Amino acid sequence: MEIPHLKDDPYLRLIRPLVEAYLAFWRADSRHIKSLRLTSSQFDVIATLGDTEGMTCSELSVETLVTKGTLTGVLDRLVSKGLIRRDAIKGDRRYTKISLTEKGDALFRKTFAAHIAFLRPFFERALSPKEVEQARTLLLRLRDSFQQEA
Amino acid sequence: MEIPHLKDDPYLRLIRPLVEAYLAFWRADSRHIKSLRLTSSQFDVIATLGDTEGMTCSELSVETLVTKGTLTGVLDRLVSKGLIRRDAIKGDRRYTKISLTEKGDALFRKTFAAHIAFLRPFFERALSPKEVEQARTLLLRLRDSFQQEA
DNA sequence: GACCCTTCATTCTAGTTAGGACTATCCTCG
DNA sequence: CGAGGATAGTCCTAACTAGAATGAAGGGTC
Repeated sequence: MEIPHLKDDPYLRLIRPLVEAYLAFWRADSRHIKSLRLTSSQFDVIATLGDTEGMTCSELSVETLVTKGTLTGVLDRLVSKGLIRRDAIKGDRRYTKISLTEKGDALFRKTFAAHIAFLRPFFERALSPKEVEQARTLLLRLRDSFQQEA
Repeated sequence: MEIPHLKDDPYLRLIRPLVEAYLAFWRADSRHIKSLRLTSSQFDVIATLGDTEGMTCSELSVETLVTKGTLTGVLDRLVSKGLIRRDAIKGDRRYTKISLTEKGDALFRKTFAAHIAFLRPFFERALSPKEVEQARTLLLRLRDSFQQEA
C-alpha cells in the first residue's frame, strides 16, 4: 500500500487522506470488533448472515469482503466457535448452505446494534448530514473511476 | 472489515462508499505494483527509501504503512532480492540503517514516476480539482475524528 | 449417453497483518 | 558506578490475503 509523498500534485494529494481516513476508520472498527473476540472477517460474515435464511459460500464472498479462498478458513473457525453451521443442500451437492446457529444469532442480536452505535458518533462529530452526502458522492465517483478499465 | 447494510442511516451510509472507494483504489494500485514483481508493502518501502540517505526500521515503520513487527519480514525479502541493504550504525549498536542498493535505486527511478503516472488519470477523470479539495477536507476531518479517543 | 463448459467449495503457496514477547543496547538519575 | 527505564530490531502466533489449482458436481448439446 504505497503512498507517494507528493504534497503538491493537485490530484495525488488526495491519496493520503483517502488511505488515512479509511485506515483510521478500519482501526476503530476492528478494535471494537476485537472486544467481541472476533476478527473483522468473522464479524463481517456474522453480520451478513444475520436476518437471512443462510447463504452459499459464493454468495457470502460477494456480500462480504472475504474472497472465496479465504472464506473456507474463516468459516472453519466460526464453526469451531459454534456460531455458524454448514448444511448440504438437496438437489445440488456442490452447494453448502451457511447459516447462523442459535448461538450465532444470539451474538448477532447482541452485538450488531451495539457496533453500529459505536461507529455513528465518529461520523456525527466529523461531518454534517450535508457533508456526508457530498463525501458520498465524491467517493462513489472515485470508486467507479477505479473500477473502470484503466 | 464489516459493512452494515444500512442504506438509510444518514451517517452510516458513508461507510460503504468509503470502504469501496478505498478498496477500488487499492486494487488498481496493487495490480500495477504486482507487474513489478513486488508486493504493495515492498513497493511502499522502496518508494519511501527513494531519494533518502537511508532510514532506521522505526523511521520506516512510521513513514510507511508497515508495522515494525511486519517490517522485518518485508525487509528480509527485499534484501534477498538485492534491492536494499542493512548496515550497522556506529555509535549505537541498536540501530540498523536501511538503504537502497544500486539495483534498488535503479528500480525506484524506473518505476516510481511510472506508477504515479498510472494513478493520476483515475483521479483526473473522477473529480475536478475543486472536488479533490472538497474530498480532501472531508476525509481529513473523518480521519481526525476516528483518531481521537472514542 | 458422451463431451464440453461452468460452477462450487476447498486446498495450496507466498506474503502480510497486528500485537505481544524478547534480547540487546543505551540513557538517566541517584 | 549501578539500577531502572526506554528504545531498537527481531521473533512468534493466529489469522487473513490474493490468486491459482484442484476435484467434484451439474447443465447443455449433439
